Formats: sequence, C-alpha cells, structure tokens
Amino acid sequence: MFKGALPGFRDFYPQELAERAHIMRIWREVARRYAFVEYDGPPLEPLDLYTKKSGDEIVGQLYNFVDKGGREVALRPEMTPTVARMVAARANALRKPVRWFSMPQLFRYERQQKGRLREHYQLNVDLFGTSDIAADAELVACAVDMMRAFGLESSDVVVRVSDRRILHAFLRSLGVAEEAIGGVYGVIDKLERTPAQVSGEKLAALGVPAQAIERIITIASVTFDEVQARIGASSAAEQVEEFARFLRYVPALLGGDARWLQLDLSIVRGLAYYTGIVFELFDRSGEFRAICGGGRYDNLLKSLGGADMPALGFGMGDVVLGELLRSRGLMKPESTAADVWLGAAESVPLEQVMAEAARRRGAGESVEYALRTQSMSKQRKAAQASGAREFVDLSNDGNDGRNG
RNA sequence: GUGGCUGUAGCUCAAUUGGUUAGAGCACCGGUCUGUGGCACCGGGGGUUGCGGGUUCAAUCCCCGUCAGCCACCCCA
Repeated sequence: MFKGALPGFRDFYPQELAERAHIMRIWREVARRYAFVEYDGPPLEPLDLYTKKSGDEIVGQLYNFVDKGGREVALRPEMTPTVARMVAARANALRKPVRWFSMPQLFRYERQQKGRLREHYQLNVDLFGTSDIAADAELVACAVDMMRAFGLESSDVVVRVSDRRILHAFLRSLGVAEEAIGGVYGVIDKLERTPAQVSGEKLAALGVPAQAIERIITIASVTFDEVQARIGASSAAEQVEEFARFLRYVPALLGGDARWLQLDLSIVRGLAYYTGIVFELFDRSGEFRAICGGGRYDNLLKSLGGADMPALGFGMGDVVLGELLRSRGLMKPESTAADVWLGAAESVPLEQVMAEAARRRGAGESVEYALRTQSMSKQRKAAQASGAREFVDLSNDGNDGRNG
C-alpha cells in the first residue's frame, strides 16, 4: 500500500471536493453582492516578498527552496504581499476604492492540529484607497453576510471587534507607559489562554500600575460606554466618535440586525501591522478557532515599498469554517449525481444507448449508463446507487420514470 | 521545534494473563430474485496488525526507535 498525502495536505475525494466547492461558491456569491471583483496571483513567489514584511524568522514556516534558475522562492503563505504588489504596480490606474477578493490556496510549514493544516484555501477580501470608517463597516458586514449565506445566525457566530487606536488610548489612560504598550499587547493577546495570575505578573513586570492590571486582565468586558467615559474627551476623541459610527454602520448594512457585533478590546490579532479596526469571527460555543479575521492596515503597502495607500481586509479559511458547518449540519454540497441514467434491455444494442446519451449530453444533460449490456434489475440497482435523478428505460418507449 | 495520548480492512470495531490460518457489520465487486426492493439470499476481493528493530518456543498484545494522527505549547503571516 502506498502512502497517503503529505502531512497537513488533503486528498479531495468527490465528497470533500463538493464541500469545498460549496464553500467557495458562497464566498464568491456574497463577495460579488458587495461588488468585490476576483483576482489571483502566482502560488510561487520570491522568498524576499515575505521576509521583507515579516523578517527572516518567517522562513521557518515557509515552503521555500532554490529553483533551477537559482532563485530563492516560496509557496505563498498569505495573499497580502502579492495583492499589495499588484495594487502598487497599477496604483495610479486603478479606480478607487479598489474592491478585490481572491480564494488562494496557501501553504505554511507548521505542525498541524485541528483547524490548522499545512495548506488551506483562504478567502481574502480587501479594500484599498479609502480611509473612511464606512469601508471598515462594509468589510465586516460582508463577512457576516457570508455567515448568513451559509445558514449561520448571530446565535452561532459573533464578531469580536476592537480598534488599535482606541486600545492604545485606553491603555495610556490607565497609566501604561508608551514603551510598555507593545508588551502589553502581547499579554492581552494571550489573556484567554493564560491564567490571570500569570498575566498579572507579566503586566507588573512591564511596569503597569497595580490598579490598571486588574482592568487589563478583564479588558474583554470593557463596554463602549466605558470607553467613551474614559477617553471620549481625550486626544482620541475623534477615534472614539469614528468607532461609534462604525457601531451604527454595521447594523445598517445588515438590515438593522445589531446582534452580531461585540466590542472586545482583547482582540489584538498577533502583534502585526494593524492600525485601526481589528476583528475576528468566532463560533459562540468556543469550540473552534477563529473563523475569520481582519482589520485595517494603512501603512503596510508603503512599508512594502509600494504605493502609500490606506488598506483593510480580512481572511477566512476553509478548514475551520468547514468544521463548523459540518458540526451544525449546514454543510450542503451540491449533488454530484447525474441527471439521467439510461437503461436498456440486453437485446438493445449498446450503440442505441450511446446515441441517446449523445443526444441528451448535447442538450446539456449529465448522462450515465452501464457501459455494457446488463440485466434490467442490475441497471436499476446501479442507477439507484448512483443517485441519478431520473431512470430512462430505452427498451420500450414511455416507460421513463423517477429513479427510485 | 518541545511535550502528552493514540495507531488492526475504505469506515466503525473485535481477537482469553503473549498462544492455531487476525474476525464481524457497513461499503465495494459478481450472481440469484422479473417486479418497482435504497429488499432478501448466495458468493468474492480486500490486512506484512503504520514501519523497523528487540525480548520470547511464540508478539496485534511487552520494550526501543521511527513515521503518522490527535491534543497542548511555539506560532498564527
């Protein structure tokens, strides 16, 4: 017996491919509703496209090698550098805002576990060239609408949203020193997975005032009212007002449904390049990893050496989403069965069956038949097992019928 | 990369303290049933028990290594 797929890679048998196709069909359908247009880039990129953004450490998580032309290359682990390059190359020619989406297969060399493989398909939806908070709302609403299109409801999924600038101002107001902000982000990012006492000790080590430590440990429960009270009149007043609009815009885009959003300042999303709104979608049961994550990254294009253009986007992978849909009985792949199964008595020449198959196939029908003469009961059984919608008996005309 | 748990047919599982030729259901293939049966019955293919060593008269079972899966770290672009 030969071995299976490489660790972290998947064989897509027809059943699995139908499920993947279902996910991608919904992604594409909803993205188009929001007037995003599809693009793609190469799966293989120059290695330095990624090291430039993330440093050399990222090489440990890449599938990289030297190609036969001596180039350092890597399978793409993410789409952002590629799309940043593509947008930058035509920055002046593209109509703004640029609304693009893609569904690339991405690769990362990591130890696999549930919800994390070494390859996956990830929807990327991005907006370039607009600073307005309405764009942020549009993006979040699009992600939520995808959940709805899959049959998920606000009782299943929640959007936990934060804002880098508000979190920064909030922490400063608590007396956190500017130099300690980065370290505090790191602690907040791990709050859910760390005992409170350990987090407290780490914060103390960063020089965070004692009375601020408790508030930071429970920062996930901070309400917007509290944010307004604490920093609404500070230098961050403008950001707070902007966030208030965001909190109105998203429900407006969802037809008045305000149940999806939840302010959660503990959402940090790594320590990466986000500059404003950051958000993640979770199943409310807490059973799975984040379904989707994204935010605003206004400085990234410039830092990659491209155009200086505000940008925001999110990514949604097929693995966690698929696990969630299956667990909720919402994975409804399209049928792979044929439209028609042609049967005929053993006295009927195969050519006659083939001629009918040709006629129907020419008309766009999906047609299967026995590929040899066979007893009628055998053919009926095969037709039934195939799931074909209709069984047509060519032995005597007028004997067509539903299959099964 | 680190640690823990687990590996028997395509799937779900058996196999006496270590003891004949490793079994069953489902699935698959062939056949019977000429009547609408996702029936029934008969038959068949499919396993180096993940792989490699070791202990033993004898290993699916015990020990070591390795690979793979799951989980927790790391990381999450």
